Amino acid sequence: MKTQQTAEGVARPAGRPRSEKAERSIIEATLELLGEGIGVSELSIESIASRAGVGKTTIYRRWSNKEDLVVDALATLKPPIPLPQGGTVRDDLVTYLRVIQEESRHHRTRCIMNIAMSDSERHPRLAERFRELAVEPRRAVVAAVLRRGMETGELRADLDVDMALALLSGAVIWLTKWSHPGDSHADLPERIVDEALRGFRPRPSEP
Amino acid sequence: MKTQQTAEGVARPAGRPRSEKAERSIIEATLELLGEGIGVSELSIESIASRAGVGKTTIYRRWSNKEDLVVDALATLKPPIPLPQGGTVRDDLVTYLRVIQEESRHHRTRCIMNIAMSDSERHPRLAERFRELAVEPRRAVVAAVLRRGMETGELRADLDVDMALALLSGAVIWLTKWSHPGDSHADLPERIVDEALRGFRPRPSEP
DNA sequence: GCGTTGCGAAACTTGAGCGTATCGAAATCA
DNA sequence: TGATTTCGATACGCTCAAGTTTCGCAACGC
Repeated sequence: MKTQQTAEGVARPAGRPRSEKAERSIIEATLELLGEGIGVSELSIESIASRAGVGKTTIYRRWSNKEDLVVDALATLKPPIPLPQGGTVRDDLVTYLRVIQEESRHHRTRCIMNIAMSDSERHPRLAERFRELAVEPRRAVVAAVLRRGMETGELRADLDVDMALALLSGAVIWLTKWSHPGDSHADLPERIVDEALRGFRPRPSEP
Repeated sequence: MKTQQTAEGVARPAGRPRSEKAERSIIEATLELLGEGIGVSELSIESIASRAGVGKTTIYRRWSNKEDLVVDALATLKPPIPLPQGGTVRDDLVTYLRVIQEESRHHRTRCIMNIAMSDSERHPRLAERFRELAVEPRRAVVAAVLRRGMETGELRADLDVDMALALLSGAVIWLTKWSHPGDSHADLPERIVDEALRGFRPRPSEP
């Protein structure tokens, strides 16, 4: 493969350049299909090509296997909406759980759960990638809110941040996954946060 | 198909009776494969037959499709170990979370998460069956413990049981799924329960 | 214009799994 | 013993998707 020299001095292959548009629509189609509940193992190159309006050749030219493609697709997932750090810890937590809850309804981010939960054992690379991109950033934001609360005295100074995170995040996932279809979830974030902040034991002042 | 009359008067088909052993090993093979992380859609009758040491005919003679077979396989999952209702609520909860945590390491019960989480949208029948068999019984046990605590005064009388359940169960799932591989989880149940019971806010007596 | 490379479409081979059929052997009852 | 049914094994035709190749056209630099 001969290369050509651009004005900027960047080496560049001869011939027709690869279409960025095709590349984007391949990624997009992959995320769409995953978002519709298709698992990684059932995801077929043909379906991606057809959905993207692209030849299979165009895909194989860029990615040698399906997993590489999915990794790149996951890499385009956007970081979470930053939290408005204005109010009380309680309000910030509610706001954030609400964002997570809302995201879990959205097609695009629904692939989170599908891939993360079911394919984590067969595709450890994907799971790890996903952790980095989707789980950790959110963890970090909530952890920051909790630590702020510990400093201001709104939360216990000896709070176990890891456990607190697990309680909050786990509850949202659990409820959105397992509650009965008809149930309303409008006030879930408030209820979760309030129970978590308050604790299960009675206070001395409420015998 | 002619039938024969047994001594008990129960109608019974002529010819060689179906082998219960074959039936058991088919179910067993199905659960094994699911427990290894194979999704329902990738689960093939051929692989089940091969694993069970059985002809495909023997499977098709009993189940007309894959989903029916999986439903029957799920039906053999054992109900949860009953909780030793002896100690304090705190201890009972720790014991129970420990059981769940231990189960989630076990091959057999690991298919719980895989099927439940990933196939719930494409196979609603399975998801519902699974809810009945695996989720609800456990929910019920923990709910009973919580309610006992509310009566004895060990827990708040106005505790939101649904949220409490979600916080506890969600945390266990979350942690076993998403914590780093190397982490030790030996004391997770205690930490989860203690944080949940105590709550995140400082008590009046601990400013 | 020419060489090179990418493009989408289609044809192709290969392999997996489906559901059915057939086989000889085994189990059961009359 | 004979009738009946199941057993495991194997073969068959079918569909679907994988991954490769070919084709004619398009886009780029020279």
